[in-house]
Amino acid sequence: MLDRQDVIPLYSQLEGIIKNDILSGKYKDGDRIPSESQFMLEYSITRTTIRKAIENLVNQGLLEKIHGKGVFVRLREVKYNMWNFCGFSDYIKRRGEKPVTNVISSEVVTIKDEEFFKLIRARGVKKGEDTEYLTIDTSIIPMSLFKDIHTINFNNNSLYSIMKREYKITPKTAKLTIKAIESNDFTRNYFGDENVYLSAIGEVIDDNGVIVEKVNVIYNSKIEFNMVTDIG
Amino acid sequence: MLDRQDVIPLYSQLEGIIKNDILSGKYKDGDRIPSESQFMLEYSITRTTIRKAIENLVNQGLLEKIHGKGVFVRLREVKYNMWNFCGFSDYIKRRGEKPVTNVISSEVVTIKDEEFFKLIRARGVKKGEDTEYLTIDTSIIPMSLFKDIHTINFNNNSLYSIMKREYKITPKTAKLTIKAIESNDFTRNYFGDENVYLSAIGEVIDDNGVIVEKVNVIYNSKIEFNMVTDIG
DNA sequence: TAGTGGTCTAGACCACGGT
DNA sequence: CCGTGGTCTAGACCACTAG
Repeated sequence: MLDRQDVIPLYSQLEGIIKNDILSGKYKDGDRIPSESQFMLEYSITRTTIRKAIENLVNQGLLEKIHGKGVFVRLREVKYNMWNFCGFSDYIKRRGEKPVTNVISSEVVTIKDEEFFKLIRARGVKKGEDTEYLTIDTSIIPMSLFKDIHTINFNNNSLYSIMKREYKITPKTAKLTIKAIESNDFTRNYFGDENVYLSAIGEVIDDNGVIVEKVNVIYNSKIEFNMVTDIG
Repeated sequence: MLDRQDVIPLYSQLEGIIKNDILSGKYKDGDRIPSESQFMLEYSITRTTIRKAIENLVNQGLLEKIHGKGVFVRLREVKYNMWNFCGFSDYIKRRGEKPVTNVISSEVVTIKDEEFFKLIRARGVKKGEDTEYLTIDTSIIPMSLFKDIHTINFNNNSLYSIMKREYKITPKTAKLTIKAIESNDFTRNYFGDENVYLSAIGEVIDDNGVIVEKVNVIYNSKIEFNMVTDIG
């Protein structure tokens, strides 16, 4: 249900509900989701709000609109999808798989007289006895905003949950540059023998535009980056 | 000026105007563009329409919104920017540089009993005597939609202009998957010695959802792919 | 013809930034 | 305080799809 008192905008709430219904299997690949008018009746909100939620999910590559027919779930790919920039564990769980997070290193570093917490994690899914690693995440976090964050064990705790729950800081937007990189010791160790990978480098900002994390994610080639762009 | 009789939506028209003003230098990097209310007065359209145009340009990485302050041009990068998926030549010209298109091959191929026009082009900019190549584009185009397209010389003609002008088909949306690839003979020949590149593989559809082109673009590492994504 | 999404209008109230 | 963008409402008319 939607909560009009919540600080989270209605379209974001609806977006979460639809996303959840897709990932939980309520709407399967190829299914038509309810029409805009059905959503209007169900949630008592206007088309504009519904359309904004759907628009965002289309941009994330989860939905596809067909004029005159409806909005359809598009999860054609067997591969993991990179749109899920955060909420890694939830995403994996909803695929019916077991998420694994492995802290590779966790230390306090000083850059230009400022202290940062540097966290490197390998993340993946359990495949029987083995683990298939999907990303290697390097996070650089200002200690000035997150006092004592280095004392937390991130094998069992989500970074963004901690930020929200313990520090009342909500990561909101990621600005990323996508690059192609060659394999190195890390990737060989965690991803196996492929030679090239995608990597996203950038920063994550909160509601106030403050940089809460500098991030570098290396993606296993099993993860796809799909995008839709207008021409013209 | 906006044309309400035109089949092109008002927000698309406005989008084009703003984009043009950025690329032509009327709005420079860091400048604030007119506020929504100023656009309302200037063009006699509602905020919704203006916001849709601006929203699209933000998604393309050309603009940045700051709550309470305004909308700003963001062309910080010295590197070429990949948002410019089409309109390559115009983009280069507006940077004050000379675009170069070099047809590598141009042939009719048959795939599963259907004829396609296969066009491979290297595109770049003139740097003194030399050419710096930025992309290698492979286009596969159904001959059923574009009769006799193989007789056109694409050293001097833009593919999308031809589609629009000669065939009355307007490419509208590109669905792409970004991959990392290793260098090969093509890239070594045109881009030099780097080992890894970004590549976009996918299809381009028109207003009616018909696939008008299958495309594979390899990007020189001088081109950046910047993106902004919401978290949550 | 009925139902869908696509575009657009004309308002409203709010949160944020700078004066 | 005013101007900015952020969210939302309640309509309108249109174009497309399918029975």
